[in-house]
Amino acid sequence: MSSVEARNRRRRATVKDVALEAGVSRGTVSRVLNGQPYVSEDARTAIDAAIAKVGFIPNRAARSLVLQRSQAIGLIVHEPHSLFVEDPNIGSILMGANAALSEADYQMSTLIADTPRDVDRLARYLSGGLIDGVIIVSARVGDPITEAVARLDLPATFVGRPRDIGSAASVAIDNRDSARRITNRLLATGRRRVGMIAAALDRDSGADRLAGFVDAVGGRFDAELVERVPLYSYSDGQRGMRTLLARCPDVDGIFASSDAVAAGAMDVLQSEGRRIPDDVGIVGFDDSSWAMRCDPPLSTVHQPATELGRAAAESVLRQLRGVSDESEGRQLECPIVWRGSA
Amino acid sequence: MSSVEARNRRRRATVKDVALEAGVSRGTVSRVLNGQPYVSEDARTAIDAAIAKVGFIPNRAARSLVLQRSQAIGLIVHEPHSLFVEDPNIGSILMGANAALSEADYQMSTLIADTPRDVDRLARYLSGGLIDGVIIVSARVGDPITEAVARLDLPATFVGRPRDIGSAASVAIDNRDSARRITNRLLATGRRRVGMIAAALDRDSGADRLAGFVDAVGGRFDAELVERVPLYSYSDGQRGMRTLLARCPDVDGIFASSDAVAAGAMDVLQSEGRRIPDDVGIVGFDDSSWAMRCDPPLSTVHQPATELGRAAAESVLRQLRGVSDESEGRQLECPIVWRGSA
DNA sequence: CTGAAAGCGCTAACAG
DNA sequence: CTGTTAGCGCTTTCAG
Repeated sequence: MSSVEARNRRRRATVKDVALEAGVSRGTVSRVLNGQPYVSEDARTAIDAAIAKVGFIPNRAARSLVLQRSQAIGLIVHEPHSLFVEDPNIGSILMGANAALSEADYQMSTLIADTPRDVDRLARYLSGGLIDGVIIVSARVGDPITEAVARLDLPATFVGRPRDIGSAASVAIDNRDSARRITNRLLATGRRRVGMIAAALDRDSGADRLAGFVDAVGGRFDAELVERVPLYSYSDGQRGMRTLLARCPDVDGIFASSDAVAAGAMDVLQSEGRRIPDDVGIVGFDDSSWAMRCDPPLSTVHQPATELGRAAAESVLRQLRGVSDESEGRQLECPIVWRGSA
Repeated sequence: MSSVEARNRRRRATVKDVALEAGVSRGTVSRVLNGQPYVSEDARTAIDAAIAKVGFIPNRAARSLVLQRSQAIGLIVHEPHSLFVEDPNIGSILMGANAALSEADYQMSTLIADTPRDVDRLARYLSGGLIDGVIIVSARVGDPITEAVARLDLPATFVGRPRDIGSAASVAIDNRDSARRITNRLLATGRRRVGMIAAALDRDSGADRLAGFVDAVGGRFDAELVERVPLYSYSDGQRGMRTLLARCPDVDGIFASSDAVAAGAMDVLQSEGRRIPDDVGIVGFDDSSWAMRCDPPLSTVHQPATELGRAAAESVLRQLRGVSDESEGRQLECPIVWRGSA
């Protein structure tokens, strides 16, 4: 039966049906629908009853068409499979953005760009008037999505700040400064041979974290002590640590590009018999669920992921209201969380 | 400048503009837009040129309105904050569904229902004609979203199968059978006192996993050996294990409701000096990233999350095409992955 | 092969 | 306070 019903779904009631039923005009129905003043009590009650009786539900496509807005904001996540599933921050960014949009009565629609085909379809979708603005998470430099959004000149705010977004609004963290601060903190514990496992150098975040590390070690910099790995992942952390340890057995401090990397590194260090933090101090980046699961718990940089999402949402909303958006290039604070690993 | 531009965005070109520019009628423009036959070569080239010249982008709201479909599918995740961020399966379900929908040229729009307010807005949004069908992840019994979808009679497929969805389509795993199988495997290693840390009993998945465990132990069932905890989380795994260990120090096998729970339990067991798998064998459920991070790696039930997403997407698509949906109540296989923890 | 015209469902002036 | 009237941008008969 379900399939038959699905075929010929009964025609939905429209404002016209409601008007007929209530014995008023469509205009009046529209007025009560939009909570406008100047509607008699009688008309209002008649219409409310009619709405309930015919089971009227407004059609948003029609509404968007005439109003030229949809009361929906897209949140675009441009990530290949794996990262989306693994990145602990994305979920928090989503929740933060959703909370802010929800308060403003906007529907958030998360759109995933996984394959090139997705990117194309997405570009078409965005142009459709079904979405009033977008939040873009993890765009890369030269991203086709960025271009599409610019072309459509759709109100947009980036989470993170790729170099090529011009004067577009963004909210981000200062990866370089945060990396510098936590490295300094690690150095302050008296370590002499501090290395780094530097992941994701093809992204701004990865490159900036390395730059911050270099800033901090300053004159003591030794290229031997930096091991580069492709991803912010546990297994790359293991791999990187093994290589680094083989090359520099005297290393006594590690700054890992992310908590997952740190966790991998820590497991390798411990299985090689190094005590943490006694023999080697280690710090990470993200303050994700990995951090608390480490033993000892990881000292790390806290990323305010929920706040990033919320701030990005507020920024798009501001653009929608036509307020000049002060948050262009806004940066959020990243407190250092000092635990037992260094 | 960006804010000024954002205010008076230039009016977008419409079919009318294209028609004028190409010197044809709107009807003809529409025909080439939809790749219909019976358009002269001349008209076609003129129109293509005009489209490029005026920068025409079709308005999907208008299109949806007349076509009564939007070529978009909603994927609804109904979870309070924390779980969305933590549940490793959700990300994979998303990717699987997105892949299938993308192939069929549908846009997937992920909608989060976090607060009651979200649920309301969502119900309105769904009714709007902006979405042709929905995939619903992690609905609970008595879920208002379920009711809204039923009322709208929107093509829908559930991932998981709450008791109250009637004859609606769903794709799920057999939690009970899988739990039974892995418990049996654990029992087959010769354990005499096998307990369970049973999480999330308010959900079908949690209750079914416990039922499967009970099936497997059969006559040897001892209520003392079952510890109930609220969430599928690492910390509840720790808490549950501590309590269980205090009550039954002779326990020599553990079935944990999820990998995260197992990880927590394992850490407690080891810090209490129990060797795994020598003293205690432990198995989990999910085959998530937790499993490989355990030491020794966790034996567990593999959840085919990506396939669940894909199958759900295909099911909605089938309903949209009006094909009777054979997948109503479909179940996917969960292979057991045996590693070193038992 | 193509133009004209009607209409999807809704809102927003504009007269009453 | 309310009805009438025009569209929003697109597709789709129906005549040519």
